Amino acid sequence: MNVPCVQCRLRQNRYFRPLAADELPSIAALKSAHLSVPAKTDMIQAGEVGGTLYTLYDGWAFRYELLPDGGRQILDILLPGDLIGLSAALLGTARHSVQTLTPASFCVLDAYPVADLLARHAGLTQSLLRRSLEEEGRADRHIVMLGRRRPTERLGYLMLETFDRLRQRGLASGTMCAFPLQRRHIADWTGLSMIHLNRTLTRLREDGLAAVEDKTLVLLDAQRLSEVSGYRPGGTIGDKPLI
Amino acid sequence: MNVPCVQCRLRQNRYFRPLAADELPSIAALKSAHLSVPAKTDMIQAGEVGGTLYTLYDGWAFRYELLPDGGRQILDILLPGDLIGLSAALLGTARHSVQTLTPASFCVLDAYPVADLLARHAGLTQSLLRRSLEEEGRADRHIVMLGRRRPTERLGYLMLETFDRLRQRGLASGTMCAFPLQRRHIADWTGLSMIHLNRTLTRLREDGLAAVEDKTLVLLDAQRLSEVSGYRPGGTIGDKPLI
DNA sequence: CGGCTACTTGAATACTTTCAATCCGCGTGG
DNA sequence: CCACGCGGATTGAAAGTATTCAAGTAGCCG
Repeated sequence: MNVPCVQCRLRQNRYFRPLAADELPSIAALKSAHLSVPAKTDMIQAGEVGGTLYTLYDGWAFRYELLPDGGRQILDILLPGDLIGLSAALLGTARHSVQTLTPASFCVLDAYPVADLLARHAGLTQSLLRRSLEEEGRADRHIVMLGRRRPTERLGYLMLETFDRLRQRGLASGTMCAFPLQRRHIADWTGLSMIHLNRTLTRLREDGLAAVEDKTLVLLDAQRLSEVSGYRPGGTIGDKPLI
Repeated sequence: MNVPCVQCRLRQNRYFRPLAADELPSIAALKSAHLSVPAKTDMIQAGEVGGTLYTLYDGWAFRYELLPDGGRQILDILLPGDLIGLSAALLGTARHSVQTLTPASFCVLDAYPVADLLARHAGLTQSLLRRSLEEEGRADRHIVMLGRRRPTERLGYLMLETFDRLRQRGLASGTMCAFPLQRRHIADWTGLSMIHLNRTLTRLREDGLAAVEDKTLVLLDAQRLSEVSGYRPGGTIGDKPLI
């Protein structure tokens, strides 16, 4: 199931940056394949040299790092439209691994001509820079959550942020959304042990704030949850580059 | 004490990216002043709109975020050569605050023409993108430290990373370096209470790994410390853009 | 029906924080 | 010169939070 860039489903979403006239052909030329993989597939291994560039077209994935003792820290949740492996392509080495969470499909891009693409399209490069700064902002808030906030707050934050990111992409509305993360993943994002995460989840549910069941997130009281967790929606619309 | 860009002390360091012939005049045109401030000065307040762009020329500073309950999380330590406020300039709003740690001086850059500068110099923009990706990598490792590692490891990591960043800039060598962070700051980077941080510092010193005294960091056994904390030196040489 | 994976729960242990004091170096003003 | 106040550093004890270890339950799929 190959999807040509011209009829890309994602690009219709106004969340993504509209392309300049001369950019689409350049980008389309980069796409070398469309790849479908099952859940729990490792797309990128930490330490890999060179590496391919992917756009997540459909499904969920996550970036993570493994520890010597077998532990894992999830760095970010990846949703449709996210670019994967840019730092590997530009800096030379992958610093983290990426694994699918659901069956997923990717646009496979030739990493080699990317530097050339950036040199020719200054607007696109700036746009990528903005996106990178925005992601740095997300990472900063993750740091705040892990360094200075209690488990309920961390958890509420993860839920609200993920919901919001889905909504921006037109993948959620109302009060529910898909949430294919298992307990283990949530624990590894929030930096908690699974057992303690469980208690915290139970608390959120009993307090009528939010619940995860059956791979679905239900925001029972988004207002109160955002007060508890200090989540403020951020993110620009219309400037997210989609390659 | 104004420093013209042509005779910038920092630029001589091979850690920074050499400029293309036509870039220096464009950059020099951006610099509108040289500013000296005392320690503990807030340069940027979270939430500020627009905002100026600075290059830290001399001294130390840090990026941080305040919590409703009065807590603080330090996101990053800023060293000479670091660019401050790029995300504010490009995205419109400052997401975090910046405060000096020592008396410091800054190059003040006009933020408004920056977008123009980037449009004209594609190489510079790419370089900034690389730098941003590299910083994202640093943020990722900070996340791992806070989410999944013990206090001694976090602390050792902060010490080694900071030492390394100084060394790359030619500001440290051998086994000692300046370290103007107080206990409060170290606690706010590592996500610990000050009291527990103290015990941890004591432990590191008693174990003969490292010690902070008199605003100086002494690496007593860098080898063993890096084993304990899992620090691996990273960072590219020669591609760090200095604006 | 196993065997597997995900999820839950209990109890003991380990780790961190909070609260309350104390100590120390330094600059000020008597 | 010295008492005083101040901010930073340090310590002890008690309270609270989170993890580990050890079972045990539920659902799914061969």
